[in-house]
Amino acid sequence: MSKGRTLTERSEALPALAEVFREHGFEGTSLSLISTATGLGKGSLYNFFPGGKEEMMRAVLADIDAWFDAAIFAPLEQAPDPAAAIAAMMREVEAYFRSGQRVCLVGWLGLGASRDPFGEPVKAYFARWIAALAACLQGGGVAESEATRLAEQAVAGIQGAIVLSRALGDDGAFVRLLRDHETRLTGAVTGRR
Amino acid sequence: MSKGRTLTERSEALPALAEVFREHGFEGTSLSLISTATGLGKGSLYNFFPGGKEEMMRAVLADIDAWFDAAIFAPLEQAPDPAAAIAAMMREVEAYFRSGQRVCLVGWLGLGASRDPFGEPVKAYFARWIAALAACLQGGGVAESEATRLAEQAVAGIQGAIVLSRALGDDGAFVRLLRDHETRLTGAVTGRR
DNA sequence: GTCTATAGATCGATAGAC
DNA sequence: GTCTATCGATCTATAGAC
Repeated sequence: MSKGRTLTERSEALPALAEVFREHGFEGTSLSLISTATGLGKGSLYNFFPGGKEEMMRAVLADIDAWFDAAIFAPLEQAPDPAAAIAAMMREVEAYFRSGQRVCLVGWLGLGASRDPFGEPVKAYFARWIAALAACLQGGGVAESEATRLAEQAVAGIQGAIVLSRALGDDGAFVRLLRDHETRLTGAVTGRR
Repeated sequence: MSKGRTLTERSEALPALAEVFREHGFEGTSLSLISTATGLGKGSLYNFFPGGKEEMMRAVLADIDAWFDAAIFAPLEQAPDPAAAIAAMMREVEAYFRSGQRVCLVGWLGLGASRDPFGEPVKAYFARWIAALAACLQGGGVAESEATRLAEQAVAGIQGAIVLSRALGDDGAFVRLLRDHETRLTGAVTGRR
């Protein structure tokens, strides 16, 4: 608004910032790592993020949430064709997590004691994902309680697929597991039961 | 052997050690946290673990692996009654992970760049779990390829259940998801398909 | 607005008294 | 074998030159 250039650059640093956090976690990411990854000196970093590392992570979380909102959540909620929306979600998820070799930063954050400052956005992310997927399933004729249950299984399954495929170093496992969940979900909406 | 007391105390420190690592992760766990949790000074810690933090984590991983071997993997592999063995596994898992509020340290380690020194034990843990569960399913008459696939889904599902229930702060979700996997697995061995 | 320099705290690890 | 004291490195964050 007033200057117009500062905000642009701050948001331009977010992808690199997110990637460092994904590789090293919150505790494992140092400001020197961030400085190298973003190409910004500490002075610039604290100019963009006066709250330091915690504000950087908060900005990254908001950025991730905005991306998922546009690419995953909203399309699910407004899906005219539930089965197609589910297939589209799985395609987006597979690409986003790079077949499981890219970590889910939000899920990771929830694991440690460092989640305390971020507990609310972490919880909101997963609650929203489950609600959006359940809404899509209901749109496909699935009863509410079963829709929520299926959505919970799929969202948890995706997180587990990331953990497992990373641990095994096997991105094939991620793709296989995603396909299984897609089959189970689309099977429910086409009323195959 | 020679002294007989040192080794005992080292292994006695492992549970507290494991718990700190589970709460803070590898990077987030400092030696002062370890000292507080174990009640041992740094001198004693480096006497037990000359390799420092990395050796401590390695010892914890070996301890975890030994526990799972005895309580989960071996019973699965030698199960006379596959369905009962699966039910028993789920009971052990639910108790061990405290209904999902206790993190899986092995899965966590696989996420970050800090996994590099521990990549091999992490991979072995999951490969062994999947193999043991698949062997149990095959003992129940499930074909090899399907058994491996089901085992992969269940092990990934457990990891995902931990991530999700921690993020939501909802241990009910963990128990629900575990039940779903139990039903799917026991359904396969009783030949209900 | 971006850099370098540096403060102050804490890190992992070691040394030496006992 | 366990403690305290302390090393040098690195951490987050700040200050001040430009």
